[in-house]
Amino acid sequence: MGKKQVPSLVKDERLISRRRAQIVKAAVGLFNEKGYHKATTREVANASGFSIGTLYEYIGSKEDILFLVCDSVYDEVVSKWEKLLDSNLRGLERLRQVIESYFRVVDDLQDEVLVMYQETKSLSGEALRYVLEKEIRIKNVFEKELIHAREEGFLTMDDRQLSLAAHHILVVGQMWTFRRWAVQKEYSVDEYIEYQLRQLIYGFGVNEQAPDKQPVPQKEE
Amino acid sequence: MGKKQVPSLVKDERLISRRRAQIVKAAVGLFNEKGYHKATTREVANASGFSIGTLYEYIGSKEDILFLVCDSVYDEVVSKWEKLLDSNLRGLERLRQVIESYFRVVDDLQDEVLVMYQETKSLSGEALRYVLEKEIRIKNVFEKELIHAREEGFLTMDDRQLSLAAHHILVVGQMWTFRRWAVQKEYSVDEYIEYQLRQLIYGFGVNEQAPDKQPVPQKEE
DNA sequence: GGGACCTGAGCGAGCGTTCATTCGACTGCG
DNA sequence: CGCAGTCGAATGAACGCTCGCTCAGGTCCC
Repeated sequence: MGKKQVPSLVKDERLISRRRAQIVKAAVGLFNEKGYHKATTREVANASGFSIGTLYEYIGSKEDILFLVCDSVYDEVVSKWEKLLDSNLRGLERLRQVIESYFRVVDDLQDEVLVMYQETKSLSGEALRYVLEKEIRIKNVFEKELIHAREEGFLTMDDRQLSLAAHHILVVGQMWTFRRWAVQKEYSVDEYIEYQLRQLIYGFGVNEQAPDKQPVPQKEE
Repeated sequence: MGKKQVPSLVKDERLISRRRAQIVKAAVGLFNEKGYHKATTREVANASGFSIGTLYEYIGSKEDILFLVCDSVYDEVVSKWEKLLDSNLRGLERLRQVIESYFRVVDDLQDEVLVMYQETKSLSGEALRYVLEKEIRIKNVFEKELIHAREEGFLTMDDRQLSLAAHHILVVGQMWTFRRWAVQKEYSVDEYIEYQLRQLIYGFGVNEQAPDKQPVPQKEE
């Protein structure tokens, strides 16, 4: 409505974002359970403790809810992540910690990450671009760290490989949430993280020649 | 009706599966473009060259279409895959070829794989279980191959790691299609495959000590 | 009484699904 | 060959329902 009179604006803003947080929280649960399309606005309203009418005081459309969710998830991921990162580790240890922390945050915010990951594609045009932009920012963190490690002499990748590696880390994290009913039933977070770190850094741990074929000069174990 | 006279039955079956193939083909395109939920049955009918009425001669419900798609995709993946695999390579080379072939098939059937991967969760109960069952079968192929490579002495993983590795390969392949607007814009299939094979087998290619630093007596962690 | 906040019945567009009807091909009889 | 009869594939208007969204009217507190 056009009734923008100045005085109440500040209070409004605060209330609005508090309410929106409520809505986001409720929506995450519902979207997780039934998916964005099958969850109805009435259900979201109910779950956040409002009537539909009230819900629409704070959002413009159903898609707005999804956008709010996606938007807040990234911020939450990044802020939680940064809290785990203050150390002044260097080199490989640092890289390891950056990746592990990321995995742990994703695990912690599973529901949110999953919704965002699965439903991003339902956003349209500008909102989609905005959310993807945030994803790229996370990829860039890894890229920066990898470049760092390379400069310190731990890695030998070229730029293309490095960019792919950064993307790869990002996605491997998200994958933990994606098929979780299949994956998380079988493996624990710790096991998964341990495996992925090993996998990322050392690969399968291959013996180039099968040891029973010829005795290979083995390095330090 | 009770008018089951034998002659026309066979003809029916054939017609039905031909029509269904038509429907699946059209549906894959549409579901890719707009997603399962936003695509309407009328659109599917149009795209496959039928009226809605006719569409419903060959399917029972909208979900049936999705099920048909998912069902046929797995079969197609496996059959195309097997065609690339007849060689009698051994050891690491064999493992490499199995993985590369899988990636190539997934790339080839992008649209189908993507739909299946994204929309599987919209299937309900029995249909869902049926489709996941097929996915597990693919994972098992990798598991078998890894066990093979281990028996030949190329790998040293324990069973848990091996199971995770099999799952990991499966997912890395699917990832190629999943965020393709982001990934495939930047990297070619060949580049991606080459990177992933390297990554899987050798990891980042780490120098444990930075060469410019003094060699620190490193222990096992 | 008046403003801020909330309510939920109601609207209408859009959807999946149905079914009375059409239509072309085929069969068999004269 | 011509005509009547039968079949079943194809059609699309219509139906019933769901869901996103609105708005006229509450409630409550200052």
